[in-house]
Amino acid sequence: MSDEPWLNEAEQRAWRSYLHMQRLLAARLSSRMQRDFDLSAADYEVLVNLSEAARGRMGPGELAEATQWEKSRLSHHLTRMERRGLVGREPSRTGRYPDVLLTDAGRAAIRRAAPAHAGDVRALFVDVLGPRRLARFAEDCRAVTAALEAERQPRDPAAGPGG
Amino acid sequence: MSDEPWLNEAEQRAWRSYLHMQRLLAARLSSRMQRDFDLSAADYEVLVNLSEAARGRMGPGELAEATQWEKSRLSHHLTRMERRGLVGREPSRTGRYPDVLLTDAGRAAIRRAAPAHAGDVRALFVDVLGPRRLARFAEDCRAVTAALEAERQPRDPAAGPGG
DNA sequence: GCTGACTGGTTGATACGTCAACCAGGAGCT
DNA sequence: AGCTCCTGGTTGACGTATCAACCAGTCAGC
Repeated sequence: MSDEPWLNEAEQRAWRSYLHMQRLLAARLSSRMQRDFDLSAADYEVLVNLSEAARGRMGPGELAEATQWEKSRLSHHLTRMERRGLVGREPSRTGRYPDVLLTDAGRAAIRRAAPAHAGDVRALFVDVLGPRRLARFAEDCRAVTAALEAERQPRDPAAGPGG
Repeated sequence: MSDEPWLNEAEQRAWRSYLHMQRLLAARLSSRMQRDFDLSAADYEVLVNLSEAARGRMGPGELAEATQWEKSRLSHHLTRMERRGLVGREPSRTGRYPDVLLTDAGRAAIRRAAPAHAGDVRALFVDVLGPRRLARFAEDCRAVTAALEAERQPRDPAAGPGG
């Protein structure tokens, strides 16, 4: 059935259903956050990670790891957020590069935004599916993720973790 | 259970599984298309829609409807694609605004890219889930989409389409 | 036929993401 | 010590997305 690359009609429909949902959901969540709290999805992610870190600070490397962003993206974004007063940078004892840290304004922003965002995720996604379907859905997502990651790392599966 | 907006641990995990998959999948598909065919996901979408249209041309309005893009996004993007020779614009008999049409280069580009893209979607998504899970998954997506759309249009459901 | 609102499209400003080039500080070698 | 390479971060350029302002036809009401 998969000799040809093409998708049959059912497959096509499924794929488009996913795409459609994904777009609407992302658009809704981010536009709300922007409108109500003046934060982009990217801002939110940085703030969440910092607020979960010990003392609200972490090295750029950890942050890059946590967000899975490219280094240049992170650097640019932190510059912008710093300009807006949401984060700061200051020399760290332990590492060679200055730490990124949450400012008071940044902390206030995430505290304001987080409950609303969680509520949106709940209302638009979690509660729509309900626990059973949600679990199944997440399982499917992990399967796809695994395929993605397997393809990227066609290394020896007997070897240890890559890092 | 949803008195508080917060997500419990299972819900949180599910949501993050989805987010993770979504990001990886989008990144993989678009970076491939960019690398191998010099097309962005946005380019691809425009080209697909045009190539499916009668005579490879449609009015800006139809295209906006088909892609679900903001008018300004569409306008900007068409300007750039026109500059690259992928699409053209020319006055239409039926409509007030010039039609957008596929150029030969645009048609060639989509013909080159489409099989690879379909193959990727199959390999990374369709075949990973298989028909049963795929169908269920799509069903879940439609449920979420419905919730999204219901929330956006809390109008009288007996009334006609809003346009 | 004029006026004013509406619709649909364009434009400019700005934020964002990616790529490639660059730069600084270590680590390893000699 | 001096070289080189490597890693991790920054920068600039450019394509992209969004918002707000603007503009051109069209149509309703007079």
